[in-house]
Amino acid sequence: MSDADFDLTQFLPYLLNQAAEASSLEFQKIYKDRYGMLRTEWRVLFHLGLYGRMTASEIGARANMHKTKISRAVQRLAERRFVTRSRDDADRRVEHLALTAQGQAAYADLHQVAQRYDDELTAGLGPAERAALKKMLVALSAKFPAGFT
Amino acid sequence: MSDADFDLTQFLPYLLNQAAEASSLEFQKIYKDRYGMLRTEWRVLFHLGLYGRMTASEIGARANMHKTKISRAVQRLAERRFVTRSRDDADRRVEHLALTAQGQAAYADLHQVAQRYDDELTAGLGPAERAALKKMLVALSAKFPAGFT
DNA sequence: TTGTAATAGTTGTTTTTGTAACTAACAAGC
DNA sequence: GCTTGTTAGTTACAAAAACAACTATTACAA
Repeated sequence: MSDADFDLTQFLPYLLNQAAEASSLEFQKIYKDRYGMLRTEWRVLFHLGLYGRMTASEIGARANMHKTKISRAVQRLAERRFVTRSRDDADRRVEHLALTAQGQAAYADLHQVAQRYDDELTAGLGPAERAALKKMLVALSAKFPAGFT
Repeated sequence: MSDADFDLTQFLPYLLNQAAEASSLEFQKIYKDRYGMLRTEWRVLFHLGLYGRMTASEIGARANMHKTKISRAVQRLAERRFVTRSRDDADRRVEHLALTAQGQAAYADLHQVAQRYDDELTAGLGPAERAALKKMLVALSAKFPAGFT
């Protein structure tokens, strides 16, 4: 029944999922408890916090997130007054999103948590290893060129 | 608006999620198209294929999967005649799961695909890097000791 | 025994996600 | 002007996941 040399726990997609899930838990607890946010929502929040005002499509392209996810995340974030939406005058299909003061505050808080948390997660690694790990992960993410519409 | 030294795309939970999602896509396509399976289902299948007959709880403990997920995965796998369930005589709460011939065949096929796919994913890395990557991922997965019930 | 707690697994209900179809606005060709 | 095609974003419906409550069985202690 067992196979010569295949170890499920070494299968990269499996391993990545496990690591992703495990490493997201603690952070999730925080954005959920403090702000009632979902994963899609903190991501949108972070994009706006980091890169400033942008449109849903731009966020989608950067985050590799489907537009319906973003639409719903923005809706909830707007309801809770974390972001504002404003129509573009030139092209009235597009909507510019930006953080409110409250959104900025939440972002500042979570951003700081994230940074600390990231340090904590990679505490066991030397700087070189840490960089190597992230580089490999970026490469893996890029391998499949985001076939999203 | 932008922050001195925080890069979202370098935030480990984010990065891991991106990599996990990206690297799962191709494999997902295969188990879905060929066998109509969900992620939970191929995982159960692999556990049985790899470790032989075992119970739902054992799978849950190993795979860090909630019991309801497993219950439903097993249900579907049993309906489609990939696994059989048999009650334990000594303790009639527990059920032993095992692959049918059909289940074995599916496992053999997918197992081989997985192996190839894993090689492909890590093709750009040397053996040492590959090992280091996996080791770090295992460590990250283990960091949070599976608070599941 | 019998009463309480624990364990294996299932079922029901609610959230979230995925997928596809849709509206509204623009663009370009004719 | 009118088609036809494209893009931004939303909405509706189906699939999947999360969470909580449940049944059945065993364990164990008074």
